[in-house]
Amino acid sequence: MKSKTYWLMKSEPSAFSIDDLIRSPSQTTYWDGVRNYQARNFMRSMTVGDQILFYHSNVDPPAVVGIAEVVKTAYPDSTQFDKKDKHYDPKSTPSQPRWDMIDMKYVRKFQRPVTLDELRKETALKGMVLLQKGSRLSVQPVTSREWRHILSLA
DNA sequence: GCCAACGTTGGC
DNA sequence: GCCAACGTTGGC
Repeated sequence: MKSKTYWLMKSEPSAFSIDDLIRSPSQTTYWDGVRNYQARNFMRSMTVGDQILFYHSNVDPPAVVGIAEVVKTAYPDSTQFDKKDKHYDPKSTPSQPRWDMIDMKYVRKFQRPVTLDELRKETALKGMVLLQKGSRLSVQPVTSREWRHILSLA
């Protein structure tokens, strides 16, 4: 049995917010559109039950807003085959898919968002991937220590 | 809207 | 294998 693993996933709320997740059927959604190999590889290493910090990017203020959990491990992202989709990838074929998605289910929304600004002030979080200069990875690992610290802030 | 940082592509 | 050009991300 493996121990719990923690992640952080970014979403622009104008595209998909935590409230959209709450309103989704069974409060569950598939997470498509990841087109970065490192992010994809992290998704592939997710297992059912892994916990995810839901982060709102490209808004004022950027913030961690709640928690979701993995309910289905990586499987091919169908949008890569769809010519009309924004995330269509002509180099991808159903027999050789390049991109995966996972399913996640809503767990809870924080009573208040924990802003990027607040996170930066925490010495204990200095090592967080999110806080590294130029970091724009949309799927990233979070240590259990970082996880606990962020929950205590929330 | 700007632009720095980053990842990917493709010519060579 | 190098690297310039390009497209994207995401804070500000």
